[in-house]
Amino acid sequence: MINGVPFCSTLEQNTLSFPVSNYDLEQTLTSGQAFRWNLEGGSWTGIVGSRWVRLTAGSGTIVAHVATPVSDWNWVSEYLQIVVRLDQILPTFPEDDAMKAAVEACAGLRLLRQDPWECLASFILSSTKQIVQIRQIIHELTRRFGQPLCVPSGFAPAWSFPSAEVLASVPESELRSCKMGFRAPYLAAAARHIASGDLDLESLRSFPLAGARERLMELPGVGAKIADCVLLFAYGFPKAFPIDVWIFKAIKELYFSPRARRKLNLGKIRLFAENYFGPNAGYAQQYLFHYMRTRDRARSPQ
DNA sequence: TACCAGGAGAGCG
DNA sequence: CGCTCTCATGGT
Repeated sequence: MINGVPFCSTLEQNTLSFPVSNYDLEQTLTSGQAFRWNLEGGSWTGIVGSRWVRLTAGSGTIVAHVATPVSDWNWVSEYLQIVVRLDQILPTFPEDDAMKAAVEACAGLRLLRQDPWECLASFILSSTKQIVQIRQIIHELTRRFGQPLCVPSGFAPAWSFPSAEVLASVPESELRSCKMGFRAPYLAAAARHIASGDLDLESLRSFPLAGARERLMELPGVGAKIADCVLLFAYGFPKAFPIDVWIFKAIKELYFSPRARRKLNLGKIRLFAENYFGPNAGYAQQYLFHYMRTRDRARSPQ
């Protein structure tokens, strides 16, 4: 929306320019929240919902281009969280040196607002995998079980993310052949729970954070970390705080003395994060996470 | 070749 | 509880 006016008109077009301020598209799309964006000829191509879209960052704008003309563009601004005022979020972060360095290094980084099922399924597939491999698994999954999407000529083919209903009906062996290994039964079971209505992902939007977290963690293959990723990247709970090995290590080394580090466990880290990072702890986490990873990558190329 | 990667769950003391 | 082991696969 621009000044409260939705990006919607009767005019159908295949390109729209969104005015943005303080938005770093590249960092946002490569910070490990979403796994389906590709850099093609200076622009980012990917799938939002069931539409192929190409995003091009300009100075003060993000230009969105779709394959077939649309009049409603709110799905783009919602996904990219364009109207979120970073200048109201960053001041809520704690003002320690590491956090300041992260905010400086990751200026313009945003949290996306993704589809809950795609996000849930993707993070079920993410466990003990590197991002490159997660991308490969998801690509294979969409290629085999998703719907082919309309893509402009000259661009790589694309598919929608397969629904829970579709994946619930796929034999587990077929999932395994997408290279997901021991994650296959988790994904299959989660798909069945969603498809059967046992868990209604939409209803979680009105849940309090703890309640939504509990429901997600009832799914097989979904522990605290994956639940928190979904709560942050799909539902936008501002205090959801995924703690993976990177964040665990970062918090341990940045905020605890060598002596205190010895008897740290996940519960203590979570308690610290809950109290320390403020009302937008999830946002702060994403800055720290991306900062630590890009910094370490710069020091020792993987 | 051997090791390890953005976890979760089962089994143990 | 809190710790350790296992799970499947591909990349280095």
